[in-house]
Amino acid sequence: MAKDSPSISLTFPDGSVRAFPAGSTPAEVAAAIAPSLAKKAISATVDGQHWDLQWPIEADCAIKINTMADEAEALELIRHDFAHVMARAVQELWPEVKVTIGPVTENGWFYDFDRAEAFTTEDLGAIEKKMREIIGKRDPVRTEIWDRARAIAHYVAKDEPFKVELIDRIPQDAPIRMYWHGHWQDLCRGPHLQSTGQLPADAFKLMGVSGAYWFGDVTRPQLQRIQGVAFKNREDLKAYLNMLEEAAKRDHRRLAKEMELFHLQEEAPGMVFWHPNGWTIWRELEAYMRRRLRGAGYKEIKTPQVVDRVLWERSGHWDNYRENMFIVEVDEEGAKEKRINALKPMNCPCHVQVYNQGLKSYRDLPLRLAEFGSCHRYESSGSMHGLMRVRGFTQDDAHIFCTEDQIEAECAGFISLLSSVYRDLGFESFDIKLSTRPDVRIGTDADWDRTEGALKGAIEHLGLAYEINPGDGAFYGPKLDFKLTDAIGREWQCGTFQVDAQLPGRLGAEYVGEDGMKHMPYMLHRAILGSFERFLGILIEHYAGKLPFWLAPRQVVVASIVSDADDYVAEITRALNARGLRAEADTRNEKINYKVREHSLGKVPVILAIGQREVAERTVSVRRLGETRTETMSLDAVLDALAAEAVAPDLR
RNA sequence: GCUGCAGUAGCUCAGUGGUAGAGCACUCCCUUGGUAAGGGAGAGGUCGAGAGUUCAAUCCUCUCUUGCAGCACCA
Repeated sequence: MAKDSPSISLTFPDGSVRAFPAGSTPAEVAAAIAPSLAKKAISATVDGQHWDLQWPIEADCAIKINTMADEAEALELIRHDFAHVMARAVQELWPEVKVTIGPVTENGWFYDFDRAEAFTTEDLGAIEKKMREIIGKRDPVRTEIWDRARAIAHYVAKDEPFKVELIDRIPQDAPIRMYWHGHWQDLCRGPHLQSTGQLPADAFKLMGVSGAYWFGDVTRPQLQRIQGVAFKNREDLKAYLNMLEEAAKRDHRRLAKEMELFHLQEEAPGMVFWHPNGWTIWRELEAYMRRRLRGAGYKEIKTPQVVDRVLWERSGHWDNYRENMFIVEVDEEGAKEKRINALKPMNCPCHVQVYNQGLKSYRDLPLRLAEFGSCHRYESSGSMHGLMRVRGFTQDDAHIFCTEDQIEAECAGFISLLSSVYRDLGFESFDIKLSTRPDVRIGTDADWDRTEGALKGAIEHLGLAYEINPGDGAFYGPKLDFKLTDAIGREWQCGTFQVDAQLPGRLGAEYVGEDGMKHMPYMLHRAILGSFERFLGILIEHYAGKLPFWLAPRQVVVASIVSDADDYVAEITRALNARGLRAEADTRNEKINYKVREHSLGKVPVILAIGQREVAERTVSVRRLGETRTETMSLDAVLDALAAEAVAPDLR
């Protein structure tokens, strides 16, 4: 530390303030605090910015020294350093390979390479091995800021054309940072760890290779992307790999076959053929949602599937989404021009048509129009995935027409409905994201202040936490996204609440205000489940097929043990069905072991086994899914118990 | 849509330049068995679609199509 350096004051998390010479690095700061901290340190947080231990600090700031105990920072560094170590390993194995970029992803990182031959699975093994070697060398990481021209000359000389292009993309006022992991060097904005030895060599795994274009540009040659996952320690990696295995086991496409829920076939890609079992779940869920919406003051409507293009032109969809719409033409005899229709890709324009029938008064607002709206979108072939992304889907859609003053109350009402629905369906927690005004938008700043304020106010009134996605709103209004967490920790965005100050105007929606003048209502687009198809996929995976009793497609199977019990089995089955339960008899010529196995695999929640003893005593033997113990009950008691259990959560 | 891989019995999958096989499921028979697969027999396939090469194609080549993984996309 130079004596004559001007001094800066650093504020530590505990509130203490200490003076350091300007230009001190966090590494020096850590060393001044304690040698042990200097050793454990991985990075710093300087005024909220993730800061490399080697970057000098020039001004007063708040500083925090990070160690591996700081989860978020540690994971970012680990994954980023793994990206570099992997790139180094690849270039050590195949020096001719060109490097491009290697960012951190949700659970790890990827690095895109330019190489003529395809990487194979064996190559991945070799790369992993080389990476462990590199980590074992514990090479220090060092960084320098280079002059732009020097950096370009360097990469031209090294024949790394992508890096040259990358430097060109760095803004003129931004520093060009070079990093070295041992002898291997890369252009990188950092920060990084102190040494490769800080990487957990047993907590990463290369997950595969795929194609990727340079900056996603299809006109450029394709690169090979190697993806890896990395965690702080072996246990976390194992937990993640277990989660993947668990996810594969509960894959709804696989369960759909085992449980006979639905199928898809070539003639209708992305459109679902629902089987009796799957459709039963759908109908239960729909009936539940219908009750909830009705209770929340919605009116249910139904609007056409096939609508003339002129409406889509007016709504603006024709211009923006035409290539994603299914077009329907009819050969009309004698018509000069063929009428061109589209299968509706969304319900909102149709809902405005319903709103527009008859003059609306401010007294009619808020008007909540709901529809289980069947929509079609021509999704690109590669994006379809079981029920999760389909071309024909049904939304639990509704539009609330209201005044600006009503937005906050409607938003609050919506969120409480949504949270109650999620809880009923077995999802305990969800996250809220508020997307605010984008750069390109309609309306004044004052308009946005009020609508964003209304959404914030609603969330805060309910005492809920939320995150802000600045600038991510639609050009016509702010929105909320709701993400729920499933049984194995995956997040799914299902609910949405969107303020629209544009469509009502485009489609001429009006109401007569207290002042006797016509005004444009706001339109709130909102959904709780999103699409039934996708939500059912999520539900199936969340429960691993073991749906709660009220949703289970086959709730009870009555299985005979001996054929002398067949009559009694039929009687029990009739009695169950008479009580509104979904029960089937299984009097096949098979042993009870066989029947129990089959129906257990089919995820039937309750098996009633009936042998001679039960016939004689008019009892049933109850076996619950997932349990091996059985319970003998009288027929009447079972009927009452199961009927009570089958009541949907909102009716209890 | 892009890149890679795949499409063989209802399902899961093996296989071959000379028109095909297993296990489970299905049908029938034996068995009446007490809580996760009792035994036997039988039936079942235009080997995703089309074109080409060949004496001969399920197999080789091309095109299309669908699915899978990843990317891009998702009003």
